[in-house]
Amino acid sequence: MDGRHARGIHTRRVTLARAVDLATVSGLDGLTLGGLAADLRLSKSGIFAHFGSKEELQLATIAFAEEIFTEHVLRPAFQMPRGKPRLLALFERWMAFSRGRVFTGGCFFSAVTAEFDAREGRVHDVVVEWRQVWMDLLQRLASEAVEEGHLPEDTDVAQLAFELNAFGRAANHDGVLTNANIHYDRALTAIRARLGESGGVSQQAREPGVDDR
Amino acid sequence: MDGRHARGIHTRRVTLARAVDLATVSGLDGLTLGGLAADLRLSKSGIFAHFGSKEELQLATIAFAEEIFTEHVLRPAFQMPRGKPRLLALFERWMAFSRGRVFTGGCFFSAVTAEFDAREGRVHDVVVEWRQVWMDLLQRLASEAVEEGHLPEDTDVAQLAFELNAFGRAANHDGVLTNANIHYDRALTAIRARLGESGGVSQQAREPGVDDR
DNA sequence: GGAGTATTCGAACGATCGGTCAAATAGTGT
DNA sequence: ACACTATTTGACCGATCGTTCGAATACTCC
Repeated sequence: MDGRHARGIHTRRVTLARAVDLATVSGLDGLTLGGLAADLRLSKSGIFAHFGSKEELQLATIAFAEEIFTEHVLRPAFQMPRGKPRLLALFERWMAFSRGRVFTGGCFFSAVTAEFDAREGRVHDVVVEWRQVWMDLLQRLASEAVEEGHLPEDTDVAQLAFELNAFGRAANHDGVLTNANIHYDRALTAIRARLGESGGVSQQAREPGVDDR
Repeated sequence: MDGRHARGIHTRRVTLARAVDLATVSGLDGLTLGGLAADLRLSKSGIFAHFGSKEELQLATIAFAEEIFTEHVLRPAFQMPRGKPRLLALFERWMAFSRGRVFTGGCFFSAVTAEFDAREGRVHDVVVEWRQVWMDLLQRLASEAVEEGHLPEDTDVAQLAFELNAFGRAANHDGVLTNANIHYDRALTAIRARLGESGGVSQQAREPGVDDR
């Protein structure tokens, strides 16, 4: 009744899934209608018809990546108790997400924010918006950890969010660049230390993926 | 006598200078012979003749960026005394380099390592090499700081280098993405804290550039 | 100043880019 | 089964990509 057939919806999802993965390797700008079409054994115009322009394809790809990120990282983390456990779980899930190569090129947003940081246009604007939502989330979880008494009262949550995010992104980039997993361990070590955890390596969330090095 | 004329050398340098700057905005892959030529009011084939292929242009651009980075960041930092002062100065210079927009899109290497982390080929390999040299340098300066007694004997210098580098790269990306300077301050705050500096904001190295926010 | 070479240019190549459009096909609702 | 529409296709557009090449220009050295 809404003018959409099941076939079209499926094709769109398959296309976006491939687009997200390709974008983590070649960049969101490196996406090409022709390449995507050849990869999926569809016609270029068939794919084009779903989005109407390359920019719309890029924006739809970002939205699709958000869904997957939410499913793999945010939703599981929010099943942990409010406060430090939830904050820590968020980063453990994030690192597992990148390490497990859910996307070939690691974390989609780490790649795309770096790609579009200095550009202009709608894609850049959406990326800036997403970053703000992400940083607000980190800051909120940090604040909740303070409220729960898991972190000192005088914690600068904005500063803390910056530092934790820095560790996560560095691990993602270095992990993909060198194809080694030690960077993820370094990030989690730094994150736990910054959150005042003294213990050793805890039970880590893991995605199946490349071997450790 | 070596078969090179002054005119050609100058053109090559001017071309590479523009290429480095463009690459920090549109990426090293976003560089185009035609765009570069139009920008410099030269012919496309004239520019091409200097490099022989786009890949060689990309590699030459990386080498040129190294020179500039060395001049603006490494050389000044090495004028500071061995140990913590030199290590700290390296990051202060790096942040001033990005903040001052010596290149329109901030730090060249932060952008390029993110762009090529998941790709293959000679450019990727050179980027990986560069990253290793950079991380080795950070680790060496940290080790010297330990030797000088400026850092605890049991410091994990590899872990320290990872964390400091993470702060710097995050500041660069966030600074360019949001066009705000607070991220550079956050990075320097984090770096000084991690190095055990308790004091307030010291005399910072600054490049002329965008206003603070 | 003239020989010789380094540099630059302009025209052109095939390939691919994002995008358009009319026609063919597949799916839905009655 | 039929009408209607969503989907997909293939041929094609102008622009631009990296690259080639022969000719014109600018420089250096004797």
